[in-house]
Amino acid sequence: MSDIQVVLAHADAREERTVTTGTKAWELFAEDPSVIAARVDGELRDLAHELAPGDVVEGVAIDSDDGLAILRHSTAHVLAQAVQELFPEAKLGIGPPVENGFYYDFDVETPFVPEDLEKIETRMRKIIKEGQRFTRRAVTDAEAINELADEPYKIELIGLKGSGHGEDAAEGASVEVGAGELTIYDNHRRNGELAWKDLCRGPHLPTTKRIPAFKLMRSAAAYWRGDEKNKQLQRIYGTAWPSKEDLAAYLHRLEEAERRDHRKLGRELDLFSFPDEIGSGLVVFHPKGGVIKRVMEDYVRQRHIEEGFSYVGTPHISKEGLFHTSGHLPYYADTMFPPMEMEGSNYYLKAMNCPMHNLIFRSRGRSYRELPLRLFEFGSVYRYEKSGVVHGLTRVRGLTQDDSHSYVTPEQAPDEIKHLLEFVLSLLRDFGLDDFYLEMSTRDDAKKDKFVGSDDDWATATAVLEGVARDTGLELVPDPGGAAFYGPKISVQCRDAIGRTWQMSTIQYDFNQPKGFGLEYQAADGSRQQPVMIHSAKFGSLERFFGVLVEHYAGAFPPWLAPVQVQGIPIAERHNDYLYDVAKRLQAAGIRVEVDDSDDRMQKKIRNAQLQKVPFMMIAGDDDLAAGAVSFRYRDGRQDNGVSIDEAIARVTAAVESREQV
RNA sequence: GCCGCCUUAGCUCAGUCGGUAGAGCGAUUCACUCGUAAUGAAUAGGUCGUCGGUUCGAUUCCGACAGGCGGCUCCA
Repeated sequence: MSDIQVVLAHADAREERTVTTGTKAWELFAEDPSVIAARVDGELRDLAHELAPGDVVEGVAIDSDDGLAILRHSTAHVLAQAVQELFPEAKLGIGPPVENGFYYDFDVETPFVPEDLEKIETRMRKIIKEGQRFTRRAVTDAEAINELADEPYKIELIGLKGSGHGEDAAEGASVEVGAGELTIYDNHRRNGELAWKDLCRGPHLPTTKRIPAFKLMRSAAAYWRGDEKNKQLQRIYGTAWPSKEDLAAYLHRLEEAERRDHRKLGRELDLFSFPDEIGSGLVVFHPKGGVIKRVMEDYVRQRHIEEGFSYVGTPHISKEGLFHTSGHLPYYADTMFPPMEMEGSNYYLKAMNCPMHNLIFRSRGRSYRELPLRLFEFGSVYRYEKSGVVHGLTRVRGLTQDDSHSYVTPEQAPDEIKHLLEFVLSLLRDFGLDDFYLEMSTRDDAKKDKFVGSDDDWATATAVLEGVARDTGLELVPDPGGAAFYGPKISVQCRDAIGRTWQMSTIQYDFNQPKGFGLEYQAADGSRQQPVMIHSAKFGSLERFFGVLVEHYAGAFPPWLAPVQVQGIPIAERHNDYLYDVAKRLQAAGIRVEVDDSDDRMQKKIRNAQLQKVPFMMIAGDDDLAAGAVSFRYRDGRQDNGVSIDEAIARVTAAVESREQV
């Protein structure tokens, strides 16, 4: 037996190894149980992969990104195997790893119920315990089609790959067929018996025993290949982790997210509700939520004015002609509420503000000296969101956009966009969000009918936006095909306190509507020119941003936003008047303060204030009265006793003014 | 819009294998006046989401609709 040379690569070092011909990758990592796959010359391989001379080999640890994906993908296979053992008629769709887990799609007669998931999970544990070996086997297309004759969806994927459309097959389908040769993975029991097989690109864990911790989460329907024209398959979602502790930590994170759910907190903190009587997706803000909304609006309006915007106002409905002129109706009629007929005209609830701002621009002749002309308002718009997508405050049918339109000369556009981008980022920071990245949404050149305007205009607009986005130095993620029909956009994505991302601000470059509306200004040389308009929503929708803030702060708002900033708590009834005097002074300083003069014991009052997440509890008893002082208790249980009244007021007002969290 | 699940008091939830319902919190009243997360007692509160069907009888079984939840698709 001859020797071959390979290179064993570590994160920080490379070492030459001499091994015998026929050595498998796992032999290099036999002493490291965390390695579950290998990267050979850059390609992920099974540990059973046979090394060739000159191979550069790197171990893939189960807790690395690649390792986790392999773990989850292998768990998806075990899921599919368990399902087919329990439901032999189930046909396989695809089963890729996804963030934090995996799913597998099945075509079954009856949808899965929770009890089915329990049975499936039990069967999966059995398969894992058996330590079945994943064995890779290359096959030709013809062989695969023959072997998988009973799996119509797999055959469809093979056909798509063969016809060169493998990439469009479906998101996640690449894990099944990938590019190049087809492979089937056989699952062998310890006695060599074939337990199951599936078309799969791999790589996989060496054996099912290497799945340390998993859990099936839920089942739901999903369209085959992600197209609503196709049949719905039953999808089972699961999660898998390198250790029981990791799984527990993940489940804990989910609980944390649930605890922060703005729909739950909105009810508990009496912020808002969605009365059935009004209709799905239509929110009413209660007094406490109203305070937060008003403070947000006041602040945002003030900042816009400081940045050179003019506050305007427009109606909620309009005759249909306006939305024809803007170009919206042909593209978005089915996402607008149906029209109401009146005096021979069709009136639509407005779904966007720009057409009305355009009319303000056009209301008289404009000079280049007026540009950039920036119009801004809190515009109420209504969109007919499909019944299945309405979701709390993040997806509603009636919303308020903090919407602005800047009318500029083409030369001014880059600076204006830069100005807007800096402005929105500073606004978001003021609200406590400081972890962002940008998304660049461009036209899908293959679907030009979804977009209006010339290739040149699109190219110019895209280049301008992209240049400004790059200059920010923020991470820039491409989003091909995500543009509005009238122009490309930059969106600001925010990560909240527990790492979830939300699309917030959008900035769009629009050369189409100025054309449609015949907007023009008179240039210095006396000629008439067409402006470019830049659309920008800073929070996207106030409602959604409200929901994001509730979740970001878990309801514990910083004092400047808190509905009740100071809760006065008397130790006994005889201290009420004293606290009312202090409250009066706080009120005079613009502070939102309440005194709890109920019959509850003070311990109960503290509990109530705590549950309401009030930032400052201001307590007063005999000792405080004697000293002309009050005592603070904060949300984290911290106490600060015997603070003089002047000092206390100064402390609260300072915290509010600085918009800091306490 | 599609698939599945859900809807009982203001909230969170029991319960009825078909004979019109309970708890805790909350609310109201009374007593208590208390130093850092729940004082005690009493009272009120529900055509069991809506409409239809089956039945002697429906909150319970069936259907439609509305609303919600989880996904899919969509998101100017």
